[in-house]
Amino acid sequence: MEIYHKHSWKVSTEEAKRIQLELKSHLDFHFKIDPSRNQIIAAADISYNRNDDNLFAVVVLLSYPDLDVIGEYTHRCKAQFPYIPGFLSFREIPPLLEIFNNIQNPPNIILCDGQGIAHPRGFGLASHLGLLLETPAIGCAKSLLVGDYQNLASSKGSTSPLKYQNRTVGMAIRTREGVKPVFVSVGHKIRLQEAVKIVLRCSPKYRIPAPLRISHRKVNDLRKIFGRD
DNA sequence: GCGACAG
DNA sequence: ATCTTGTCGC
Repeated sequence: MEIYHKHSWKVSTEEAKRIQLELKSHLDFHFKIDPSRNQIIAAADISYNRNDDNLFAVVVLLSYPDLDVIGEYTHRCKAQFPYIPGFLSFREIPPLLEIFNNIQNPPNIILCDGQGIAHPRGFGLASHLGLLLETPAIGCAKSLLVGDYQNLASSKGSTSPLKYQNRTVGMAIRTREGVKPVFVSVGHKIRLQEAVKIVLRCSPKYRIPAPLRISHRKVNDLRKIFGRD
């Protein structure tokens, strides 16, 4: 997977903000995923201990829509950027890029644990990763960064538009009866309607979509094994 | 100045 | 993000 929009990761928040605003103009929300054949969906996650700058990264590959695990890749490194709301990608993308750049079987879709364009500057983790890899990317967050939404029915599959500054930037989705919704927003090269459909299809049983759920378990296993040294 | 704040 | 204890429900 080639990188075109490459930039430094060792930046100040002001520089990071400028990078986000510049890269945002290159996002494409009209790409259509080929529905004629099965896809490979990737889920990426990061784990780390408190007071420890070791980052553990995992990317899991699954067939879609069957959701069979067909690959697993890991990477470990030192965090080069702190966690700052609105700048999560500068902390988490470097180790994920290390993995994606070495995957021989690149995915058609990337599921990210965080926001896409439902972000203060419209450029969250899923947008950043999707653009750098020129791959359709979906942001699926467990909580909100920006925006508001109306109450949704308690039944599985219920949705409510996520609004931010008079714009629909995502969708609150009930992926399981009676649980809190997840917040889906497009990252890059995908439409919201398609992103919603994919997330629901990836959530046959639990609140968290299977790919993200699996990657989260894998990355925690990795951290527990190599966490201290 | 105050409150909000992905992971 | 991670840690902890208890509780509710299939």
